Amino acid sequence: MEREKPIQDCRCQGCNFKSIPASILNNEELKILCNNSVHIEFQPGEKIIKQGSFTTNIVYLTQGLAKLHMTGPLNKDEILKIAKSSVFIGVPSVFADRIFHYSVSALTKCEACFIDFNSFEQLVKDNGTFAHELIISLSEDVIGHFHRCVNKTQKNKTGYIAEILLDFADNYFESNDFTLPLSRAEFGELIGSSRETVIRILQEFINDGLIKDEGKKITIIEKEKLEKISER
Amino acid sequence: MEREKPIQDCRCQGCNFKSIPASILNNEELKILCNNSVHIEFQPGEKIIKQGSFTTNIVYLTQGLAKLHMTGPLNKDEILKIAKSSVFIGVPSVFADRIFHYSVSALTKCEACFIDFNSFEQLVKDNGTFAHELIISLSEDVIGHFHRCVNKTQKNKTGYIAEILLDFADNYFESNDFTLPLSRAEFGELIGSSRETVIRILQEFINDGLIKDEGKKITIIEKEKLEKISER
DNA sequence: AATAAAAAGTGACAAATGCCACTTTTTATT
DNA sequence: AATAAAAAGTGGCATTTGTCACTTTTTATT
Repeated sequence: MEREKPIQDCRCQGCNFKSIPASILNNEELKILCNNSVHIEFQPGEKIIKQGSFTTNIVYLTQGLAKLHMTGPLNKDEILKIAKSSVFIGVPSVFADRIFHYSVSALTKCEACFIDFNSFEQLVKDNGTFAHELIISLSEDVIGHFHRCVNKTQKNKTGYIAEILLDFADNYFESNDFTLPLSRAEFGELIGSSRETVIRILQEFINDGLIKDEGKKITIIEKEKLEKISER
Repeated sequence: MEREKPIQDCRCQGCNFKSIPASILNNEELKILCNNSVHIEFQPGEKIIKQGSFTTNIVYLTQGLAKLHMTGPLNKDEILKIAKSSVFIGVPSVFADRIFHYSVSALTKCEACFIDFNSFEQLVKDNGTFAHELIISLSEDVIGHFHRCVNKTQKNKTGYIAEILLDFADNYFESNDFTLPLSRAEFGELIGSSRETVIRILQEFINDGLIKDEGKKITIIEKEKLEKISER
């Protein structure tokens, strides 16, 4: 499998990227990013960012779903978050010490833009409003992580799995009908438990008629009941 | 118990606060912060920040230890982090949506500086280097939180309690001899388990001669063994 | 110093979950 | 289409941990 396949050197101006913090950049500033970035395509399963690697790039996910995952004390993988385009991935690592503290892997077909960090950093320093937007975006990340962390430890596994299914439906696919982008083992890594536990709980949901599951296609049938379950 | 006791209206220039991101502010900029901030003292147990409250302040902890804690789904409290002066607390909440998403309570005697958010925000926009430093500090927070989250879910309770004891010794008190600033119940909220589990595991450590515990005074005796334990 | 209140500690038991070993099904490769 | 490899599913058992109900100790208050 080839790792890098540049698509086009510059398409920032028409890019989704323009939406969030970068929306406040003027054309000249955008051009700076353009001239210092590369757009790359990834197949499902491919690694976009490798934990432990040194970096000089800010990565922006323009297309697809990816998992942020970290190898913990004694080699168990844990999924920290599912990222959906269009977002920055790995920003904290780059600003903290230029070493990626977690990996990012494509769950679906993905496209990502690798932006030279020096150019990006200069923009932060020169354009306070841009920096301000970046701070807001980082802040929302932190709050999100805190909530996820509390839910993960306080809810029982059944409740947390229900929550994640609803999260996929409402926030990632905007449909009660979607293709689960995770294997059972990965699902386990996301909720912090074993593959077997995930299988058993999903089976329960299927038996109780709360969801349907054909292959990887999930359909949420009894949404209200699932919401009830997700609250404990 | 009185809640607010202003100490002095302006002492930013001699304040620890000057150290981190604010160290790059010039005197005039510091004065802006000065003129728009209040310094307040807190007794152990007092709430510095209340979850759910609306805010127009950035809070900087100048003295003491405090816990960041969040009430989760169905009213169980969870400690997200122990903050040690000198640090900002609650920055992400203010930038995200002006609503505190977690509480902060004093564990020891604390002092905190409440800085008017508008003045602070203006500084961020005007001084790119200041914004840059703030981004770095937020980034380190995120990375730290990820590591904590992974350790918490992957280690067993015994290992995680060992890790926290070592963390107190190495990073908070810089001594193998310290006064635990948490009740057993709070310790449970920190590791995501029950009071009883904490008591039993600490008892084990005492019986095995790894630590000594007189009242609230903890002494780490067998540090190497504790480190071994903390790795699983 | 006496009393009340809070925190710490204990034992028994049940429930949740991890781990192991194995089978079946699905997917990918030749 | 055949074969290999990966993922999903299953059952049993051991372990961890939470919950409950209670006692003892420590701390705070009058």
